[in-house]
This record gives sequence, structure tokens and C-alpha cells, in this order.
Amino acid sequence: MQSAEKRVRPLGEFERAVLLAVMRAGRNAYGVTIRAELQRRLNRSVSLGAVYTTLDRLAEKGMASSSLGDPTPERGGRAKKFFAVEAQGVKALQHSRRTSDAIWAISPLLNSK
Amino acid sequence: MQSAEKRVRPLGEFERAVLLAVMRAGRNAYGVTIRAELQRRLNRSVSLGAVYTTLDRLAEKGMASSSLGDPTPERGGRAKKFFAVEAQGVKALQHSRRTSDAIWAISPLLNSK
DNA sequence: CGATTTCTTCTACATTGTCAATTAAATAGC
DNA sequence: GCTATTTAATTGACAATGTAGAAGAAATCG
Repeated sequence: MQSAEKRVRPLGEFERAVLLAVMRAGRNAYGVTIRAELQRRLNRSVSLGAVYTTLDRLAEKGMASSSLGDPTPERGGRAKKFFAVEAQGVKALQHSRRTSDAIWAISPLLNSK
Repeated sequence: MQSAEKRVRPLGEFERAVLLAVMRAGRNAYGVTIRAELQRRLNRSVSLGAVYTTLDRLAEKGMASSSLGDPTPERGGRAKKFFAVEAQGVKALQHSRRTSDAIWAISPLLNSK
């Protein structure tokens, strides 16, 4: 019997970047660090709002999860909300990776410089 | 003196695929062939409407151009509208390629299997 | 002409991308 | 206890992209 192919919801490009950034940031993945990672990598500025919005949507889709951090910062400031990539997220990323490769493979003229 | 960095408008992922498909189809790039190429590559169905809409948007942005084909088909049927990738489109694709690579480089865990 | 074929246009709407502005929670001082 | 200050998260909005399905156009054959 064949698996029903749960149709993995496709990821937008920014969602992908965010998910990967979360992965990258590891146990320290929360708004500010994620944003920093994104800006560094994408080499452009990204608003925190954009990050949170995307993070929330990813969470809704079950690709990421969040947990409130210990409310014991060093010097004031609201508690952090940490994010983590869920199994579905990894799945989606892998699928996304395949699609991305397939797209670039369409025309060999543009391969990695 | 430094170039003003004309800010290359970013390409959405589907736009990218379409542009590459046009490139691929070469002198025979028009709705039907482009769509076929996309479906084969992306391994999923794509409506003609989606293709044309995207093609038009790319043209508006100056990344692609079109020209009406010779109105002399074999057996009825409206004339074809051929598309070609413009210099700006190539530029955008290259830029897009770099960004795409940068994104995947964020977390090495997902690299090409 | 009218039927048929091959294409392109349109109309619509869902999803994503992105901010700027607002609100919340914490803590150090007074 | 207040309140200024700090660090984060949440909202509200809107633009850009993704994607179809229905409708319209142009050609050719009988």
C-alpha cells in the first residue's frame, strides 16, 4: 500500500530563508538573532515585523514551533520567544531544495558562477 | 565614480522558472511550449493562465519581450506570441542565482543530496 | 458561414513578502 | 510603588506573486 503523499505545502523563498536561519541559530533562535542571521546572509535589511509574520505563518503550517524563554534577562526587556524547526519544516525544506535545483537546471546557462 | 547600483528588481521563484523556461525554449518560446517545459521540469501541472500572467509581468518589468509570430499555422489557431529574455532578465537571473545560493548556504544541513 | 482548433486575455482570489507603528514585559532608580 | 528605559513581540495594512478557470480572438476547413 502506498502512502497518501501528504502534499507538502510549498515554501515561499523568504519562508525558506527564515526556516534555515532558525535552524542555523539553533537554541538561540528568536526574533533578533534570526533577523540578524537573515540580514547577514541575504545582504539586505529585513524588518523584524517581516520576520515575525513569517515565523508565525510557518508555525501555523506546523513547520516551526515556538516556546517562551526564561523571563530572566540581564537588563530589562521582554522575554524571548524561541523558535525551532519541526519535522514538517525539514521535510518542506528538502522538497523545496529539490524544486529549487530543478528550476536552476532548466537552463544550464546560469549555473553557479 | 561608482555606479548607482540600479537595484535589480528581485524575481519570485515562479518568475524565475518561467524566465529560464523561455530561455530554454529559445526561438520557439510561446505559451504552450513554455508551459510544457515548466510542467516537465517542475513536475506538476501549471495552468496556461499562470504562465501568461507571469510572462506579462516579466515583460512589464523589462525582463522579457514578446513579438507576434507569423500568422501562418498549419491548421487553424491563433497566431503565436513569442517571448525572449532581455538583458535585464539575464541580470536578474544571475542576481537571483546568487541570492538562492546564499539562502541555501545558511544551513549546510540541507545541501544537495 | 459555422464548427473546430490553437492561442492569448481577463478576471479573481489566495499566498507571500514587508513594514511601520503599537503594545508588552522586565528591571533599575528614585 | 511609579515611571523611564530597554528589549521583544504583535498588529494592521498593503504590495507583490502565484495560480486558475472562464472568456475572447484569430485561423482554417468544409
